Amino acid sequence: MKEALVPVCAALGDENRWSILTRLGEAPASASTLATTLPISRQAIAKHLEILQRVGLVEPVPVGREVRYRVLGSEFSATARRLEAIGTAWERRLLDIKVIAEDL
Amino acid sequence: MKEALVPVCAALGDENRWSILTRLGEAPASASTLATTLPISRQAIAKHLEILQRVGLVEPVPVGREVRYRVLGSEFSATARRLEAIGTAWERRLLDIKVIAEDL
DNA sequence: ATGTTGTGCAACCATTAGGTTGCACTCAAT
DNA sequence: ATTGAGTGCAACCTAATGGTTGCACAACAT
Repeated sequence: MKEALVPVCAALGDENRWSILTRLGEAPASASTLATTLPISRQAIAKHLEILQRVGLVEPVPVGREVRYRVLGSEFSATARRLEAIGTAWERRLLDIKVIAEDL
Repeated sequence: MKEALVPVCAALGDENRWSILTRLGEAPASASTLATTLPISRQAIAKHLEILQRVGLVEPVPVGREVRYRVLGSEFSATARRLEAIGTAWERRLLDIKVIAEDL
C-alpha cells in the first residue's frame, strides 16, 4: 500500500499494460492465457506483469501449477486519491497567488 | 480535456517531471528559472515542459519575452476521477466473479 | 551600440524499455 | 515413460527516452 506514486504512474504509462489490465479486470488470467489473445509474446506479458506486480497494481494467484493474476482495484483508487489531493492543493495555491497579485 | 489517459500517466511517470510540477505548483515559472534550481539543463526542462503541455498538465503563460508555465490542477483531478472509476469498476467485477464461483 | 538574458532548434550520446527467440525445468495427463 | 502445457531465465536487438552541448536569434537594459 505504501507504493511510490511515480513508479505506479510509469507502470500505467504503457498501452500494452493497459491491455493486460483490462483483460485482468474482466477475469484473472495467466501470462500464457493472455498471450493467446494479445499481440505480444508470453514473455513480454510476463515482464509487464512483473512490473505491475512490483507497483502493487496486480497480484499473483497461484492456481495449480499456473500463476494467474488479478488486478487490485484498491491500488487504483489509492493512486487516484493521491493525484486528486495533489491537484487540488496546487490549484488552490495558484488561486491564492492570483488573489495576492490582484491585491497589489 | 479529452486528453488520453495513458500518455498522461506516462508523463507522470518521471521523477524529474514531478520535480518540475512541484515547483510549478508553488508558483508559475519559466524553463530558465527552473534550471537555476533543478539539477538538469534548461533544455532538458524545456523538453519536459513540452511533454507536460502536450498532455494538458501544464499551460504556457507568456510574460513579456519569457514563457512561464502554470500547472493545471484540474487535469490532475480529471485523471484521478478516471482512475478511480476504472479501479472501482474492476474491483466490483472481480467481486461478482467471486460470488458466482462460490455459488457453484 | 553593445552586452546580457530567455528561447528555440538541432545534433548527438548513453541508457533504458519493450520486445523477441531459445532453452531448461516442472508438473500433469495419457 | 513420454508428451505437452505453463513457467522461468538469459541473451540479444531496436527504438525511444532523457540528457547534453552548441549555436542562432529576439528582446530588453546599459
